[in-house]
This record gives sequence, C-alpha cells and structure tokens, in this order.
Amino acid sequence: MDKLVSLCKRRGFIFQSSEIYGGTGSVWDYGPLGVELKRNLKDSWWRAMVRMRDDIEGIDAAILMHPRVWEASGHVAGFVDPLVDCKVCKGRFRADKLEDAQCPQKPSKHPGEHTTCQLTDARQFNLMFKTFMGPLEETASVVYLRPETAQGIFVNFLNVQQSSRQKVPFGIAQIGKAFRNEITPGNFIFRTREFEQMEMQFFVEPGTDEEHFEYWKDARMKWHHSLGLSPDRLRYKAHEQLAHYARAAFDIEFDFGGTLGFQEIEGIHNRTDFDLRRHQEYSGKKLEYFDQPANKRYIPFVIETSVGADRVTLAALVNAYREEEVAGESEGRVVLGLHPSLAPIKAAVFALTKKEGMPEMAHRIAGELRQHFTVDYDETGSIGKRYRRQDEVGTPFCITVDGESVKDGTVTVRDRDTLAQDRISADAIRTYLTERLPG
RNA sequence: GCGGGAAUAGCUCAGUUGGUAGAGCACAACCUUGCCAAGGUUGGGGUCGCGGGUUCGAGUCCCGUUUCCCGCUCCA
Repeated sequence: MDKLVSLCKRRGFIFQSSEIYGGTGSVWDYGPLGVELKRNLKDSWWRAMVRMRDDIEGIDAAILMHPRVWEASGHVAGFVDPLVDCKVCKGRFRADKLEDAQCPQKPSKHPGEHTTCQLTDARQFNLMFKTFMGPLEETASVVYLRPETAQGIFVNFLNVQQSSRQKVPFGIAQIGKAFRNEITPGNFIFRTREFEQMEMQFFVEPGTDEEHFEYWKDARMKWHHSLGLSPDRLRYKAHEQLAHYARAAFDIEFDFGGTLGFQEIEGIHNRTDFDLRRHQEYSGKKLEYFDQPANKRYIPFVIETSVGADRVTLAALVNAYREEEVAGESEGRVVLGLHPSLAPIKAAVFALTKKEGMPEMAHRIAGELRQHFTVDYDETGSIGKRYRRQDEVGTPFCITVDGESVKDGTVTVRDRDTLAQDRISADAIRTYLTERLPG
C-alpha cells in the first residue's frame, strides 16, 4: 500500500488536499491520471445502470437539501453519537451502549489500583457537516452537507416516476459527493470525510423485494468482476446488525491486503418502505405509487445498491499493482495491470529516435488517435524506459514508430501484459485498438 | 478524540557534542542508444511541516500546533 500511495503521488493519480499548507485531514485530490481513472470507473457504472437499461433513470440532486430531510431520514437523531472516554484505559465507548455506566474494557487494561474505569461525561459527536444557507449567519438557517446521496432520490421519487412514465419496478441512479465527519478517517482514500457515492434505488412492490434483492446482489458482484477485480479478492458479507431502515443487508468486500484486509466497497440493502414512508409523514405529501392494472396503491419497497467511487478506485489500483522481476535487473518492472476500460491512458505513441522523420510521423499518429482515445506521446529516454513509464500507469498499448515506419507505414504495437509485439499498418491502429479496448 | 511514533529535494534517506544543507533514484536539456530501466555532459529543484522560545548562531535544544503512521474508540 505504501508503494501504491507513493506511485499515486509521483505519477499524478492522487495528491493530498492542500498539501502546500501542510495538508488537510482525510481529504484527497485526484490528479491528471487519477481523474481519468475515476471517471472511467464512474462511466462504467453509469453505463451499466442507466444507459444499458430502460428501467433505471439517472438524476443529479443537489448536495444541500431542506433540513427536514435529515430529520425524516433519521440522520439528525441517529447520526449523533454520545461518546464517553475512560480516563484509565483510554478507551472510548458509545454511552448508549454501556451497561451500568461501567467501562466494558477488560480488567487487565486497568492496571494497579484502578480496577474500574473513570468515565468522562458523554459528549456529542455529530457526523454531519453543518453550514448556513443565506449570507447573514444570524438570520440564516442551518443546512447540512448531505451524508448520503440516497435522500435526493427518495424526495424525487414521484417527480422522476411521473416525468419518465416509469412503472414499478424501476430504479433511480445517481453519482455524487457526500460528506461525513468520520471519527477516524484514514487508510488513504478508503475512508475520507468528502467522498463520492454511486447509488441506485430500485423501487419494487412490497412482497417482491426479496427476489429483487437477490437479483441486485448478484448483478453488482458481476459489475465488480467486469472491472477486472479478482474474484478471489471479492466476497459477500452479511450484516449482523441491521440499520434502523433495513430488512436485509449485504456488503461486497474487497481484499485490500496488508493490515486492511477485506473491507466494504459496496452495500446492497433492503430499505423497505422506511424512507418513503418517513418523507410522506414529515412532508405531508403522499408518496404512494398507483398500480393501475391492479388498481391498488402502495408505498414501494426500496432495494438500494450503494458503492463508494473512491473505494472502488482504490480497489482497482490495489488489484492492478504488481512488481515483476526482470532477469539481470536489481529493480523489477512495476505494472498497473488495470482493466483496459479503466486505464487513464489507452495508448502511448513513441518515436524510436528523434531522427529521420520519426517524431513527425509519431505526432501525426498520436493526433489522429487522440480523436478517439486518451493518448500520450513520448520521445525522451531509451525505448525501454518509456515502456516502463507507461507500464506503471497501466497503459495497455504502446505504439512505436521506427525508421521502417517512415518508409513502409508500419508500426510496432506492444502489449502491456504479454509484452507481445505486433507489426501493423499505421492506418490499422485505430481498428486494432478499438477491437481490444472494451467500452 | 486518547496513547505512542514520525515529519529534511518529487521518492528513499544521511546530516557528528548547535556553526550558512547532502547522496542515490526521479525530473529537464543535449549527446549516445535502434524495441524493453540503470551510458555521457549539463541543469532545475529544499526558508529542513508550521509558529514561538533559548542562543552570537537552531535541521539539531525547549514549548505549542498541523499532518501522517500504529494501537484504542466509532462507522448507515
């Protein structure tokens, strides 16, 4: 992981936010290559969820919402945890989970005379970011940065259903930022205070929720496979304790290795009709669906899939990183074996040397390919070094123009993973790449 | 938020009992090389995390602070 963090900074995937001021805690910026990687990932999700289906609609809801939304959702009450500290063992516990105001820590953690703990008063930790709507703080109303994107979908349920003329079952999908004052952020971009979610809420008739839940559980795992994440690094994990709204909940976990191990990258929840029912109650607006053929009204159940864009980005990087030993070299070859659909740069074009018209021809090829793919051009250093530079950022193909190319119009295409080389006509490069670059 | 550790070039680090900052790699230019890193020459980069203090003088000593790492705690 340390090597990956270093690579991410060195090659422009991910930087710490506000680094020149000493850095801001648990917030990260995506650099030139990182933004391409993450965008490719989000595009893949959007295509699978919205573009390829006629039963899911996309939206982009605002980050700031009416404060009452968060009362209805349970976040104002439930996102505030009263915590107490033990002065002896330095432990921290949720006050509402303590029995008899006793420190649950084992006695061995309390050496000497202190066989019991000394608890501080409970303090409130609000996990939602607060800000003001309106320029004058005194008269402005308090609003929150959304701690999840889902509520923007619930409050728009009828707007979307009616404007798009969808019938239950159907879904609404959204990609957007969410904010949480995590008590303990960390592990690079795994847990941050500003993060991006890709959520889809599928509205179904009560009673059919279990079969839809199983469908999405399966479908979401397949999507992760389609990104090239190793199946043996992915698994389901059932929630033992369910959140207040949930009837069933599974996580998809990815094995990040090292001290992190298996960690959640996506959640699939059966949220029942909790959210719509609460919004109906708090807003006073009916949020029922009218099933015309059956001539009945009901509040739909919601099957939710919620995936962290940053977490999957990190998983893709961890999954792709490998070091290969090369005979006769002290340092091996570092390769990001990213799935071609995720690779920030699809192809690099090299001029073998700066003579004999090679740069001109290579520039021309790069310019043409740029109309269709993200392309990098390089003519500095040895050819081997340039291959290595592209290997460590995951570029699937390198195209080299040599002296022969100038004469007969053929170029060498080199494959990142197999190191195989094909000699093809420069005119055929676009077709060649299109056939080998899914998405 | 608590306890412990760390912070010097893009990266990995060195820096004597306080005396005006170094190496390797990386990067840039030129040469060499003609299909898989490390060849040659030259060059750009650091107010030593930040702010105070002690001192004639602080990367080095003291205090505070920020960030990161490891534990604890929490996690919709």
